[in-house]
Amino acid sequence: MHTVTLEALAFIFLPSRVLLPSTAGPRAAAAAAMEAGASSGTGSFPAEDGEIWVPVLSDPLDGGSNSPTQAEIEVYSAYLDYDAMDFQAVLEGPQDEHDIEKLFGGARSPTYIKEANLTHEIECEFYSPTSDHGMIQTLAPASPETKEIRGRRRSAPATALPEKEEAPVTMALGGGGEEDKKRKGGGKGHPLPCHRRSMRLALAATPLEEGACATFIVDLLDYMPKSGWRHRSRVRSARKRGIWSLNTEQTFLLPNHLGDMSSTCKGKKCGHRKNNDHWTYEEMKKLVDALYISGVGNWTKLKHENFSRSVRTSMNLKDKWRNLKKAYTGNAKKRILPTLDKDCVEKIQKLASKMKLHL
DNA sequence: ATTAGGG
DNA sequence: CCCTAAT
Repeated sequence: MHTVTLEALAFIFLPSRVLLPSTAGPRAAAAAAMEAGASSGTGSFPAEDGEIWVPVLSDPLDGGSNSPTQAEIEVYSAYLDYDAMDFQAVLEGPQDEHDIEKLFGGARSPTYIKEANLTHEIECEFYSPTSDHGMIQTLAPASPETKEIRGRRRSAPATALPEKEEAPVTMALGGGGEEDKKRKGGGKGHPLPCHRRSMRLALAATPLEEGACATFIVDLLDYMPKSGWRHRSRVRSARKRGIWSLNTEQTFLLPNHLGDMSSTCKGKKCGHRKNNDHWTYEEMKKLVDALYISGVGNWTKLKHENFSRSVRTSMNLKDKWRNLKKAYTGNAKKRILPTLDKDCVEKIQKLASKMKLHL
C-alpha cells in the first residue's frame, strides 16, 4: 500500500526499544488485537496489506491503570513495497544504515533509498479496550538534524502556533490546553470515552546520525486554521526555521486528546476539513472493485465490510464514487483524471452506465 | 440512522 | 467535505 506523496519528507525511524516493551512484539499485539475482535482479518498477519500492529504503552497518567492498548498502524510509502516481515523488522528496528539498506534495498536501490527522503506516513488508529487511553510513549531525542518533519493529525482545535523556537514538544502538542481542560472537566483526570481515534503521524529519524534515535513527531499542521495551501506553506516554513525541532532527550507522550478529534471537533463549529488526504490509487481501486461486486449504494455496509479500518467514512466513499463516476463519464475532456488502470476505469464506466439504465 | 444530491 | 431533505 503506497501512496504518492508530493511533499518531500524526512526519513524517520521507529525506536523499537520504546514501542516494543518487554512482553509484546508485533505478533503478540496482532494476536491480541485479533482476539479482541478489533480486526476483521482472517488470522493472518498483518490483517491487511500494509498494516501492522504495534503495542502501545498504557497511559501512565491513567490512575495507574495498566490496561493494554493497541495501535493499528497502516504504513504508506511512496517508494517501498513491504511485506509483513519487513514491517516487523522495521518495528524491531534496525538502527543503522546498513540494516536499513538491507531492509529496503531489495526492491529499490539503496542509493535511491538514501536520496529519496523517504516518508513513512502512518495512519494510526488507537484502540483502548478498557481505559480509553491510547498513548504512544517514545523518546524524543535530540535531533536538530531532523529536517522535514511531518505527520498529520486528523484534525485539531484551531490553535495558534506556538511562537517559541525550541518549544518542548509536549508543550506544542498541548496547544489546546483550554479545550483539554474543558473536556476533562470534573473527570478526575479521566478523559471522555473514546474507543477509537485516529491520527496521522510521521516517523522522523536520522538513523545515520550517531546517537540519533527515532523520534515520534506529530505534525502541527492542523493546529493552524486551515484554509488552503498558504497556511500550510507557513507551517512548513516555520518548521524549516526549526520551530518544531526536537531538542531534548525528554520522553514525551502523545497527549490523549491528540488524534481524538471526535470529541473536539465534531460539530460543525469547527469548519475545518477533516480529511485532506488524497485518495490513493489502491483506495480507489478497492472502492471500485467493491462497488463492482456489491453494487453501488449501501455505503454504510460498504464501509464496514471493505473500509473498516480506513479513515474514509461511508459518506466519503459515496462522494468519491460520485466523483469517479463524473470523472470517467461523458465527454473525455481535459480533466484531471486519477490515474487508474484500464480495468478499473472500465468498471467505473460499466457501473455508471448500469446506473443510468435504472433511472 | 442512512442515503441522495446539491453546494 | 458539508449540509439538508427525504426515507
